[in-house]
Amino acid sequence: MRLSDLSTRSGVPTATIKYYLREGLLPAGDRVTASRSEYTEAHLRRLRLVRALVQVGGMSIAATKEVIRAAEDDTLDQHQRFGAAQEALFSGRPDAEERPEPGTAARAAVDELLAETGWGECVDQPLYWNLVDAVTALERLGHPCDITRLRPYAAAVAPLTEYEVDVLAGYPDEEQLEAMVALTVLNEPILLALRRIGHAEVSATRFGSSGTAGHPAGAGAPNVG
Amino acid sequence: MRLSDLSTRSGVPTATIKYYLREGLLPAGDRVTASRSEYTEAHLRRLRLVRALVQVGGMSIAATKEVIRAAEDDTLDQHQRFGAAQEALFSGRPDAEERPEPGTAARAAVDELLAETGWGECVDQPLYWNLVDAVTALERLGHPCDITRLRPYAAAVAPLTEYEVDVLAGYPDEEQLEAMVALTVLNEPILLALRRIGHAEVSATRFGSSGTAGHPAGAGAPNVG
DNA sequence: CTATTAAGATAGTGACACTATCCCCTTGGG
DNA sequence: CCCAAGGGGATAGTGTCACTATCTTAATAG
Repeated sequence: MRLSDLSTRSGVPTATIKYYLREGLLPAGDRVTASRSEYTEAHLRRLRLVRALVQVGGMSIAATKEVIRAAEDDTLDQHQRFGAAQEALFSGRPDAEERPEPGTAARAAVDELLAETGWGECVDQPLYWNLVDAVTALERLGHPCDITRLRPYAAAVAPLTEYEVDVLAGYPDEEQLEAMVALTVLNEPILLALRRIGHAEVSATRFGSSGTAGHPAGAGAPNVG
Repeated sequence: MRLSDLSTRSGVPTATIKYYLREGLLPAGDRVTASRSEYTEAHLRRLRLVRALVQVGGMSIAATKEVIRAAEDDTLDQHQRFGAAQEALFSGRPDAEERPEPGTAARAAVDELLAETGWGECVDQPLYWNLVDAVTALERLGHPCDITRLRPYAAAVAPLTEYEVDVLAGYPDEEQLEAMVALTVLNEPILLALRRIGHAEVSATRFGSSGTAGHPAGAGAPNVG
């Protein structure tokens, strides 16, 4: 398969594929002659993964590259690659400068929640700080987030993560890493979209639904009926 | 309060505040003299909201502006503003060109899920297409998403949305709009962070947790102890 | 031996979120 | 009055990001 074939079959412009090759998101093809390279189905598969992560998952090129590199690192064994890829999935997130002290209301609430859920191991990881940042932002806006406000989120997510790990365990070993990356990233928009759809629908049915209705109904689902 | 005070109390550089003023994210202050304007606590509050939406929530300036404009539109009543703001919250999402036909596996699965959950009203809205896009991407990568794969996500989210609408209903009327915006956007990172923490913790406890452990354990929670 | 296309390298593009600069006006003192 | 300091507003510039267009060289096609 030539580069142009990769482009045709994936729908990605050749210039973009060249860019991905340059950035190391896609391994080089077999250079048959000085002016022709041969690509395989594996390249196509990788290209589709990269595209999905970037376009649907909203990941940055840099973060995607980290994930790819971790997944391909031959000096690591399977679990190490797995962990490295998982770590790399968050590297695209912003890193705030302020790290609230352990005494803060935000940190107290988060720590309490994690302890209660049995997820205390993540303290000091980027994800933990994501959580603290979001809770801190809410508090600054006058929406205090104590544990009772937070608990429903953990309660919603806990069974889901069990399920997702089950799904992942159902893949053959050699597919697990790629599946983990794809499922971690691409299920995010599904979760978020369902949540917002839920908001619209729940508030519509809650506060009258016909015509000029209750609170967030009318325009919450416009152009529908 | 002068612009520089706004800057000091919010931590946002004056140049950035000026930018937000220009973009209409922040209403102009009372021009006391030709070279001095007076800002209020309301400006500070708005500024903090904008900052949180942009920095923590990852919203674009354009989308944020849409939300602000909707929330301030005096030609609309409260419910209309509510709906308009809710709509504007999604305007930042990408719009794909391909719209899969109703027969597609992705659309079939999504439609079935929404029908089952009782959320059939959202078809053809941006959110619906977000959902379809994500499911389509997963299928293209060889991860078919039939309704049994999707159902746990709806199941996780449905009670959460009920709870969140309850929380919102607890606010006084005049605060509901701003609260809805803040909670919709800023709870997203909380949900996502908890999900990923859950992945790490669940897989760690599932596949051995000490030292060089099972699948995603060891490096999934590194530098911990 | 030319013409067409391919691959690779280099530089440019447009969007985005700021940010630095310039200018004027006020404020305050002699 | 003048001059200097500093805030406020308008304008243009900066850095980043994800591409994208162009140019160069090379090899098949007739």
